[in-house]
Formats: sequence, C-alpha cells, structure tokens
Amino acid sequence: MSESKKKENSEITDAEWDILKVVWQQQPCAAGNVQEALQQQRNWAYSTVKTTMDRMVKKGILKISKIRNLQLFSANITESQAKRSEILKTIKRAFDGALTPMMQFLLENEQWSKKELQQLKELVDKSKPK
Amino acid sequence: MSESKKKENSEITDAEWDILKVVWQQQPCAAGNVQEALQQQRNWAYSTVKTTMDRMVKKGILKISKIRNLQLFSANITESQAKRSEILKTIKRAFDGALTPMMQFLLENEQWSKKELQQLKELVDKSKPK
DNA sequence: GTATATATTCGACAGGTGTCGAATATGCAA
DNA sequence: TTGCATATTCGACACCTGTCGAATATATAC
Repeated sequence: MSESKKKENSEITDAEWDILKVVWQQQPCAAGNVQEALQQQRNWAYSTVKTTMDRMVKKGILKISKIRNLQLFSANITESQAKRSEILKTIKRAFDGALTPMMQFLLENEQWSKKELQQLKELVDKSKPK
Repeated sequence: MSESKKKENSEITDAEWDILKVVWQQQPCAAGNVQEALQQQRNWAYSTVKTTMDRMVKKGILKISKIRNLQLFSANITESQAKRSEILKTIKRAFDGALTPMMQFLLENEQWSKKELQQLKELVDKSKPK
C-alpha cells in the first residue's frame, strides 16, 4: 500500500472537469495558466482554481512536479479514462450497469438527423465484434 | 411563481436514484415500503430513507399525498426524464454537450459482441431521421 | 539589496449529501 | 381507554464542493 491516500474511485466534479480539460491540453501547467484559460467560462479567483487543483492532487486526479517554487500540474488520468468512467457512472446509476440499454434509450428517444444516423451506422459497421 | 422553491434543475444523487427506482415501481408508496425494498442493496435506517425522500420532495423530485397521517410519495419526474437528464449531464461534462461524439466514443472504445452490434444496427435502422 | 509581482499555504464558510437517533404524534387492537 | 407499533419531525454530524481572502514565501527587475 502506498502511503498517500489516493481514492482511485473518486468522482470528477463539474469544476474538476473544466480544469482537467485545460490541463490535458496544456500539461504540465501552473494553476495560473488554468485560471487564465478558464477566465471566460468560470470567473474564478486564483485561489479557487488552486484550491480545487490541490484537492484534485489529493484525490489522485492530478499530480505535481516542481520547478523551483513553481508547481506544475499534470493529469493522472487520460481523457479517455475520464470519459469512460463518467459514462459508466451514468450507466450504473440509470441503466443497471448495462451499456446496450443506454444505447437503445438514446437511439429510441433522441432526435437524430439523417446524417447522424448514417454516421452511426458506419460506426457500428466499423466496430469489430468481440 | 409558486411559493415552493423547487429547483427544477437539481441533480439526482446516487441515493436518490435508488429510491426513485423503487418509487417508480410502487408509487404511490410510503417511506417504509422504500426502505424495505432497498433492504438488500442499502442497509438504510428508516430515518435515512425518510430524510432523503423529504429532501427529494423539497427538490421537486418527489411529491407527497397524505392519507390520514400516512405520507404517500410519488415521483414528479418520469424514468425517461431522469435517464435523459442524467445522460445529458454526462454529455455536457465530458463531450461538450454533443451526443454523437459520445456515441462515437462508446462505439470505438467499448467491447461489443457480434450480437450487440447486430442489435445496435437494427436500432439505428429503425430510427426515424429528423 | 530592496521593492514588486507572483506563488503557495491555509483557514474559512455556506450548501449539499449520507446517515442516524431521539422525541413526538397518531391509529388500531384489546 | 390504554398502550403498542408505526410515522413523522427535527436536529445533528461528518465529509465533499464551490468559493475566497489573508498571510506568507519567493523570484525578478532595478
């Protein structure tokens, strides 16, 4: 067991998602960078961003490397992993953990344009089974 | 404006999902019913269930009708609505609000059996465009 | 070296969530 | 009517999240 208490199954909150998106793009990056990048969407004070990012480190979502007194943050999970776990959470909550029922729900209940359906069809066809 | 402060955009938490599932099935039903139904999954005390359900009423997720001193709860949202908003939340967070990219992600990154792909294909074909 | 700008650290606070227990009210059976 | 078995009400508490500001440390520019 490592000494740090990273909860691997921690949820990614809304604020954290926004931060993660910037980090994935700019990592390794400083908290200040992230704050600036999010200026528009979120008008966060620097300390808000920094506090949240520190918490993300504690949760194991981000990691820090230092240069002098500068902390550079990087993501500890890939975008794909995050997306996946986000979807799985929804599926677990609302679809008894099964993927296909969610697909079915979406296909039957959402509005799809001809073009989108065509695209989906192609994706299905391209999918290798098993 | 009505006098009650129902937040229409409230999130449905994990505990609330479990409760909702029972309510959808048994409504109108008492808190005790829900507690019993969830005995296995969640070993909640009666007051835990009741408190949570009361909060759900305040949020506008459930509503109460009384018979004598008995409170009977019913859902204020349909299962479809809940599923939909759950998915939309994920899409907003992780896929910039667009449905198709999520579908693409799933089709490209998850494991699909031959059978499932066949099923998906049929669903796509059945979908009416527009 | 001293000032100025920038980082870091920390504590704080309000609201939401998960979880109960204790106190109180109420209906039904004997 | 009295008492038991339920229900309801409410307050409590710890932890998570969103959000900062103040105090402090550290570089960098003169």
